[in-house]
Order: sequence, then structure tokens, then C-alpha cells
Amino acid sequence: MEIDVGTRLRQVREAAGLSQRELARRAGVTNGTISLIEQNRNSPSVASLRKVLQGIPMTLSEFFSYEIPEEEKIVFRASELFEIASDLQGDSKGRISFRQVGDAGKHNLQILHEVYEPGSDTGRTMLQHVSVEGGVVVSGRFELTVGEQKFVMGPGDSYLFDSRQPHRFRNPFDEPCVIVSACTPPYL
Amino acid sequence: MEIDVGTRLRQVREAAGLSQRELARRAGVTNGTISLIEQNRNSPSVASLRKVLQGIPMTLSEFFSYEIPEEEKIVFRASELFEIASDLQGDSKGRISFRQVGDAGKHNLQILHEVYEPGSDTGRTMLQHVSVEGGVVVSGRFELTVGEQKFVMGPGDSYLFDSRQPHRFRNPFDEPCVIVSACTPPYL
DNA sequence: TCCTGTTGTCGAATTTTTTAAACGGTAGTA
DNA sequence: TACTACCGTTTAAAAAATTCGACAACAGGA
Repeated sequence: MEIDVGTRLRQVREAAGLSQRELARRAGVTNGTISLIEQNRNSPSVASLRKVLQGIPMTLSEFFSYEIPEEEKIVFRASELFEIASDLQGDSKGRISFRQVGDAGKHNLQILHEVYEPGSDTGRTMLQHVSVEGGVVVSGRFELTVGEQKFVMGPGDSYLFDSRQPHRFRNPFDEPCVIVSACTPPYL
Repeated sequence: MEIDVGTRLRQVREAAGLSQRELARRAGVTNGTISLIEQNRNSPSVASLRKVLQGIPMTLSEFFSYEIPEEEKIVFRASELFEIASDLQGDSKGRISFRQVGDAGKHNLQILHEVYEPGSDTGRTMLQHVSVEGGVVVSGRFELTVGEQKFVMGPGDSYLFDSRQPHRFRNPFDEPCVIVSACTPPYL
């Protein structure tokens, strides 16, 4: 369940030791606005909430990161891994398989069993998303491009980088490549 | 720097493979609203943005998590994986090897190449930490205990759970077991 | 070609948020 | 007791977001 925005704002404002008026002054809104938001009498626009949080200061992402734990399925058999959309192969000849462990969104951790067939390629338009990702090569070889850099990876080799850097996976070799990767937060 | 809300929404909507109307239907808003937001002609209220994201689905926190990139070492050769302290084997006979990819702390994502020799065990005092962890069995078998539940895992099987639940890894079989696992935030 | 369904955009009316200014309450000081 | 300074709340007008309905563009099928 999610706590309401008003209560959350009151929490963070008070944690910052600010009065409604003081925060309003720093944020460039009126104190009335903050009062109404905290009472959940209106739902702030993103624009104004952003301004308000700049007065704390706090990012929108931090503001909204409050969740509760829960029980879930734990073990997923080899056959139960969920094949996620891989229509991103673009101009690639070989197939790419992305099989996901469990519900990545719920846990904020995405673990994939990836198979790159010979000739496969995530495409010339580089991937980019807001995550951190890494992996270990289980078998085969592949070519990893991150930003301007190219790497050829083999069994036991591994990588870890900020996914905001443009990246691309390609298997120009003649044997399939198997990787176990992790990504947080998940990339759909 | 931050990308604008409209562009971001368009990104995630298209990544989800939804049209404006389809997303609108799922979210319970009108397509016009989504059109205007994506053009940055208005700044959605938190209430409506939340509704829209539920149609994706995506949390507000995820939606707003985009920040600035950085340069780092990316690739770690098989020989470069760092063996982290494994004095937790307790009463275990076989050795456990935890080899970490890169600097887990920096990226908030810990990826391990783990080898459980026959007879190895993380110990009777169950592990517990504030993380989410998951992994895929590359070869061999092992026994996973989470809370009250016990699982025997084989090649291709995987797991994903909240590490606050007490857990234990054990290899009572007569062949080594290799796992690639991920944990966020890292568990030292 | 026409028909049908879909796409994203746009204008006018409606609804909601934001502002600006006032209100009552509390605490400290003289 | 006043006075001052601050607190959070409230109200009516102004501003902005949302809806509703229509529009043009495009694609596929008959």
C-alpha cells in the first residue's frame, strides 16, 4: 500500500525542520498550496510538487520510494522462467532469449537468463535506461559495447555498468552465448 | 539533468507497447490528457500521473528515477573477480567461494559468481539482511531454505526473495554447484 | 474507391489546482 | 494587556489541468 502524498510531504517537510511558510518561500509557491497538499485537499501537479521538493531538497524519486514488504513465490523452475518481449532485436539475424526470474517489478531486481544465438544483436540504436546492470558469461562469447568502448567477453568474464550509458549486446560468433544478468531497477 | 515528464512518459508508454488511447483506457483517463502531457502542454497532477502509470504499470519512483551517468570500469575478466570474505561457512565441511563482479557498493548492485563445494553450508544460523536477492543455477544442485520452506534446485532453476527472510544455502550433494546471483543493495 | 478502425492532436467547456489575502491560535515579551 | 511574530488553515478569484467531442492522417480489407 502507498501512503498518501499529503502525509508523505508533511513527513519530509517536518523531517527537514521547515515550516509550511519557510518551505513555500524556498520552493517558490505559496504556503496555502503546501497546506492544501498536506491535507490531501488537492493533488499537486508534478510541476509544483517538483518545486516544493526542491525546497527540501529531495528528488521526486526519493519522495515516492516508500513501499512495504510482502510474501511471494521464491523458487522458479527452469521451465517457469518468463520469456520477456524481445522484439528489440532490430536488424539482428539470430534470436535473443530473455527469460526472467520471478516478478522483477515487485522486488526491484531483475534477473535474466539470456541466450544470444549466433548473429543476434540488440540493435544499432543503443539501449539506454535508468538502471545498473551486470552479468556473468556462463558459456560462449559475445561482444559488449558500452559508450565508445567495445569488449569481447568469454566464459567467466563479467560486466557491471550504469545502464544510462548507451549499450549493445551482439554475438558475431558461431556459437550461442549464455549469460546470467541482473538489473536494478528492472528494464521492461 | 532531468528529462521532461512528457518525453519520459512517451518513452515508457512506447516501451510498454501501448497507444495513447489504450493506456488511457487502462489508466482511467482520457487520451487527450496523455497527449497533452506527452507534449508537455500541461503538468499532470500526481493523482492523474499515478493513474496513468498504473496502466503501464510502473511506480512513480521508477518513473522519476533518471539521473546523470558516470564513467567506471565496465568489464571484469574471469581472473579479476574479487573473492569476498567467506568466513560464514560455520560448521560446513566444503568450501564456498563468493566472487564479486566489480564494486558492488558504488552501483548498489552486487553480482556474485558462487561455487558451493559438496558438503558446504552457509550455516545453521540463518542469513538475514535488508536486500532483495536472486540467482540462477548454472550447474550442479543445492538446497535453498527460506523461512520455513526448503527447495532443491538444479541447473536452470532460479530464486528471488526478500533477504529479510532468514535463508540458508547448502550443498548436500556430491558435485559442486555453481550459481550466479544478484543482490541489491549489496550484502557485504 | 469506399469503408472501417486506429492513430495523435486540438478547441471549448468543465473541473481542479494555485494564488493572494485573510483568519484564528499560540508563544514570547514588554 | 497588548504587541509582535510565527504557525497552519481557509476562502474566492485566477490559473492550469482534464474531459469531451471533433478533426485529419494513415493503414488494411472488401
